[in-house]
Amino acid sequence: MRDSKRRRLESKGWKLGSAKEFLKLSPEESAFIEMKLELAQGLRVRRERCNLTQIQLAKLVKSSQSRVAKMEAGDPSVSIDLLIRSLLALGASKREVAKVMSPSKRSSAT
Amino acid sequence: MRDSKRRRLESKGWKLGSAKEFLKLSPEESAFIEMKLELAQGLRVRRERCNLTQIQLAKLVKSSQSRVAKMEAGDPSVSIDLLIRSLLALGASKREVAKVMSPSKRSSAT
DNA sequence: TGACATTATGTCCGTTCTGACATATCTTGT
DNA sequence: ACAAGATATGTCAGAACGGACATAATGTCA
Repeated sequence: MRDSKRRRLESKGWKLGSAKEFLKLSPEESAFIEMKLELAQGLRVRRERCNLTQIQLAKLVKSSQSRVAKMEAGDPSVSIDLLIRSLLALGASKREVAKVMSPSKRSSAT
Repeated sequence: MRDSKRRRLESKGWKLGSAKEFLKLSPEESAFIEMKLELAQGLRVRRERCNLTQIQLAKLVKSSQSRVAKMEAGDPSVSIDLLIRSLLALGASKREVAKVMSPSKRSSAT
């Protein structure tokens, strides 16, 4: 269900892989958006792995639950800066952040 | 106003990886700043490698020469978003951007 | 079902970022 | 030294972003 929900979200406000043929995005634009969505997803994974609620994470990064929700949804109103800051606040290293941004096809558990 | 003075200090005697000692930054904060500075430096390297002037790059990314200068200087007024966009506009791939953000220890040679 | 926790969505308003411009400071070639 | 090109610095209006709040979905459990 997570997936079906995400599809809805993606098709709604933003575009990613599947939708990128419809809207003519330049390679840079789609790369940028893909990075953002991967960071968003990585943030959610990491938060859940830490057993934190969005509210707890919001407190941790001095933000609000609604913004955390938007971060994880890859909302256009959130910047990569904020996503990176949040990942770092969750304890990710530079290298881990980099890996999240540009995942190798078969990266797996730690 | 602001910490432009502080940035002045940092960038003057800048050696990668030494911002943290000047001011008391949390690990996340310094990681974030290091990433930014590495992206900044990577942008300059890539631009010069392409034999472009700041003006030409500015046109390419639809910005201005002064902003490009600030990007490459790691000015606090530039976001990581903009740095990443610019690198992508220069033809960098997601993986290359990630690599620039989190370089493996390798002396910069020829 | 109802009560409760968690997450999603929408909006507002202050803050930060950005492009543009002006201007200053190098660089380089003559 | 001068000129011309390139880069740096400062400023500002407008755009984008961020936190906070309200509220609506969604999920969970007894």
